[in-house]
Amino acid sequence: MTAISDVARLAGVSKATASRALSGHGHVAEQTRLRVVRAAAEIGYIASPDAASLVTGRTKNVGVVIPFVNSWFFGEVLEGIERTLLDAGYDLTLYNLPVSGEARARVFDFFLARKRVDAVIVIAVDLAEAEVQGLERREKPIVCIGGSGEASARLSIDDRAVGMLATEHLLHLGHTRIAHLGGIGAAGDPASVAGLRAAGFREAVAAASDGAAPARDVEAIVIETEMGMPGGFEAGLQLLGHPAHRPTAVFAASDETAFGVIRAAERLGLAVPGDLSVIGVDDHEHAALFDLTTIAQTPAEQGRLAVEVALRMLGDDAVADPLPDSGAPLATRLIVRGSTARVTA
Amino acid sequence: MTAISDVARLAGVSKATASRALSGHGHVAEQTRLRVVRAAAEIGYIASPDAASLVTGRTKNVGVVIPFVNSWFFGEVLEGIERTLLDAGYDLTLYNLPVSGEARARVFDFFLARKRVDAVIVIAVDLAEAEVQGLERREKPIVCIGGSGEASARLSIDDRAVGMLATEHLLHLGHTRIAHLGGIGAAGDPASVAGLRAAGFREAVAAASDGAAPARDVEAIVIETEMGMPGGFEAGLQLLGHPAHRPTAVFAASDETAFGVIRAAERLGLAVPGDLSVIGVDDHEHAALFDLTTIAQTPAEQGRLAVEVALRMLGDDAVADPLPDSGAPLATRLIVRGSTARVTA
DNA sequence: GTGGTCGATGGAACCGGTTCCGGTTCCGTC
DNA sequence: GACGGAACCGGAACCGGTTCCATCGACCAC
Repeated sequence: MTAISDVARLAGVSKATASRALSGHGHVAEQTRLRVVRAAAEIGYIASPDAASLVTGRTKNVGVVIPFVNSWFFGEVLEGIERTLLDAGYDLTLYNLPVSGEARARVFDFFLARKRVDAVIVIAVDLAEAEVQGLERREKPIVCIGGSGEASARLSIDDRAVGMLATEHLLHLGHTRIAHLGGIGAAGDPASVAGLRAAGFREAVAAASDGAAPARDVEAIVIETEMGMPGGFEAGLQLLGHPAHRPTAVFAASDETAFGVIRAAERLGLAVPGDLSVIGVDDHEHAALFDLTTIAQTPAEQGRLAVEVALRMLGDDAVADPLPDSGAPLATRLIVRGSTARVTA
Repeated sequence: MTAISDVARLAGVSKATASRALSGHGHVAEQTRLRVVRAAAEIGYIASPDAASLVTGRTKNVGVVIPFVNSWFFGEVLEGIERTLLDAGYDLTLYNLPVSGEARARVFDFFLARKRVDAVIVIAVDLAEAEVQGLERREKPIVCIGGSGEASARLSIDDRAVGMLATEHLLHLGHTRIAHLGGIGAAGDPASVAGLRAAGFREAVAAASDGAAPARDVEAIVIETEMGMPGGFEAGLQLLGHPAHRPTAVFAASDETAFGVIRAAERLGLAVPGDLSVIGVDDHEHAALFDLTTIAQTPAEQGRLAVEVALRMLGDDAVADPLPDSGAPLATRLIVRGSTARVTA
């Protein structure tokens, strides 16, 4: 309703000067700057971002592509991204990406292709080459958290190391019959998160069997299951149902899966950790409640970091100098709680 | 990079005709329309939404204000909104609103005040009068899901009825010592969701005590607790810790709280539903897993509906005709599972 | 005193669409 | 065959900012 020309008129300057005064670009005498600012405040002037982005080509808006929001990990990442963008004065446009199909194509070919976002943050999505190229042709930085594909930048934990760390913890406790409940792709796709964690699991087991000190025979089994509590519960019932060859420890690829396993064990009358040790990954909000040993990662922090990397690529001044060591994998650490214990002979 | 003038030149028409052909407004001969469309496809033309919204005043973008994303209910609502907006060709700009403070003011005064969104969907937020007026002055429709304040439209379940329904279920089963674990505000603020559910609880209890048929003495207690599993767990331990006056049934104001109570009961060696009946609200994704009796509501559906109402207020053609009966409260229903049973004498 | 630099400012072009206004052309009707 | 109206299309204005370029004065160095 009120345009910058109104402000200019009221302040008795030209549009050009008003623009400079309000945006801070170029030289304006302090005195006239004040006049302009006061005039703007007086008539409640608010700049139109559309007009600005039309000419500058910058939208102050970042697209976030995420496969689902309703899971603890993704929710945390999203919150971390949101907070950081808001602080930097950016908008966040959300694209809840269907795994595949026509809707997915629409997101990339239509929504992201337009000039509405300056950069794209992609979470746990395996990007196709065409999808990446479409964005690169328009010179939009892509920052990925997890997932795969040729992005401009990628933040990732070392999932293979996570698998090894969790497994070694169980091995150290003397377990020799261990099951790994991995996500879809644990058995097959070695590039996926699930595959990497499973690989770490197998590697640790192999090292223990061949291995240095007291080489032992370790029975290891990998089961693919839907991540999340129901998946863990179902898998747990199956896995623990037959007393004959029941494992003494389970490494679940996510805490939510681990919760499901714990419930399944309880349902079957098994004590945790007396009869079964369970370790997860994430350090979920409820991990303490389930007294769950886990490999912690910090999704909200990952979101924050992704934003900083993206803004830096855009050359935005708002972000502080210290570059995060962008090549290195993100930190994870073992948190020992009460769900794992030394195996009872 | 490629503008509509390029398309026009290639197709041998004016900018005006090219615009009409591509947007579908106004009359264009089918033959020339095809020429334009083909030309556009040939050079990979994609319209700039900024330029369009600058002149039309419409952004095809809806702002969503939500207090947190990382909870099942809110995640579901958000997914429902996202899907529906995407289908209608709208973008979704997310504002994760801090409950109060300077950041909240920024969202309303800066982010939402600009011309970036056509409408605002607000979830479970109590809007201040000034916040509403700021948006109304700019003629932006506000659609609320839950929460309070003078919005243009509001979708809500009948929380008082929910409280009564849940409580009556427990009363019918013969329980006479019942605790209600409500959210913050259950005791105080009667306009809040927590307050309304608590009011329904009290009302049902009162009706049973005075009431018609076999008037009974019912002991009822209301406890305020943080919603969510940890809150329910803590409250459960406290509530159930003293065998002396332990309730035989708990009405938890959310399923997540109920999960916490169930875990607390199990921790204390109490059987559900043998020693304790538990009922929740939401029909959470995991309710079946916990075999939880609950009052179901459908957050994703509520999100979808909110979008339809908003688009209709914007006069968007994309939405189908049948008006949802917007005054009426949204549907809820009792789902009986195994966590509630007749009280054992 | 002269030339040069820098700060302050205004005029005007421009970003990329949409839409008003007016002019042709075409068709149906009397 | 004349006429009215609708379809079709182009020119130009416009949305609301940003920024290039030119102008002007002040100040400094020589």
